[in-house]
Amino acid sequence: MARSTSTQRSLPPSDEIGPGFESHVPGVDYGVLDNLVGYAIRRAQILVYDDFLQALAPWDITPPRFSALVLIARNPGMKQTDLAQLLGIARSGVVMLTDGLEALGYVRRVASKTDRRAYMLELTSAGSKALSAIEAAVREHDARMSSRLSEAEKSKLIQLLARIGPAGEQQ
Amino acid sequence: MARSTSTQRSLPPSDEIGPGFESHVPGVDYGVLDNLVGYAIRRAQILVYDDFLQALAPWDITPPRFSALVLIARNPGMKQTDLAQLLGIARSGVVMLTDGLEALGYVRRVASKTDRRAYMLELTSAGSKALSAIEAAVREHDARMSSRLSEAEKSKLIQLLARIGPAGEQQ
DNA sequence: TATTGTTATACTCTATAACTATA
DNA sequence: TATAGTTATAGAGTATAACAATA
Repeated sequence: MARSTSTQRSLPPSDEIGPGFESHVPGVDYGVLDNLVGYAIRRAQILVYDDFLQALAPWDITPPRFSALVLIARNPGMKQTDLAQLLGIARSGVVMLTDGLEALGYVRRVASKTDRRAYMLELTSAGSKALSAIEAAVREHDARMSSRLSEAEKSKLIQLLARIGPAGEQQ
Repeated sequence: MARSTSTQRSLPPSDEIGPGFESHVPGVDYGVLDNLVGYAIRRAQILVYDDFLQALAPWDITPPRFSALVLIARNPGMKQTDLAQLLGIARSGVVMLTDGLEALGYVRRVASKTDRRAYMLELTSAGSKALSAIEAAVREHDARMSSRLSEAEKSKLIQLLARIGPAGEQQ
């Protein structure tokens, strides 16, 4: 392709890194990548993650933090170990995640009455209030990312993605 | 929900972390997460990434390494800067990526004849040979991850994912 | 004995910034 | 003056292992 001099694309506005990620640069041969579900997911994920971070920056919320907030809100009283399992991360990771959400004033550790080793997680009233705004921002972000899809296509996409996974699992 | 004692699910076989990530634990309320395209993508990505790593471990190949290999194979003569742009990472990242692939004997840096600052990337014959096996393994992995989808659904999914992205881009 | 939360540690990934040699 | 590759450094994110308190 010899893009060296000819196809030289407009370079990044900031130093080093450009608009993040162009999912499909014209004139480039992506070979098998274009036929892989995994690569399509990866591509989309990079774009979504980047936009999420920007959109939720005012609340200092990352995807894992958002997932944790929603899960705690909808399932109050979970132990940290429970959350670790739901998020698929180690318990030590939940400690730091919880520390962060506690520092933001969104989450509270409540001593369990049945197990003195454990803490039950719940939202503070500030966290509950913040989550409303945060959820709205996330919905807006999500709508923007799928704005080229109809509602039907969006549902279809979610449904198809839910069936992705190694051979004998879920469903 | 009070899963503390009652709903206590079978715990990880290894210490700390379980089978990775259960995308949807029954009895748990995922709230808005179930309606977000972004979360569906994130879920799928975690499962795919994990399986990819296991499947490609024999070749010591990660998703970024695989993408790089394919792009170099199909577009020989790219500069490292070109690859950085395609992958959406910093130039310094490509240096290490290339170092790794060079150490594996798969990629070669060839001095450009037109620009003495630049190197053109290309596969070695060993890299070319290895890529055949690697591609086969990746295809197998990808087929396993989407084994619950028909060919038509798989195509549809790839097509829908390609349309994900912030408002005014691609397509 | 096993589990909960915690800490300490390390490892990976990647960005930033500065440097050099070219252009 | 700008760009290619490189290096050094630092910051996330997350895993592992060990520990005290409790079960």
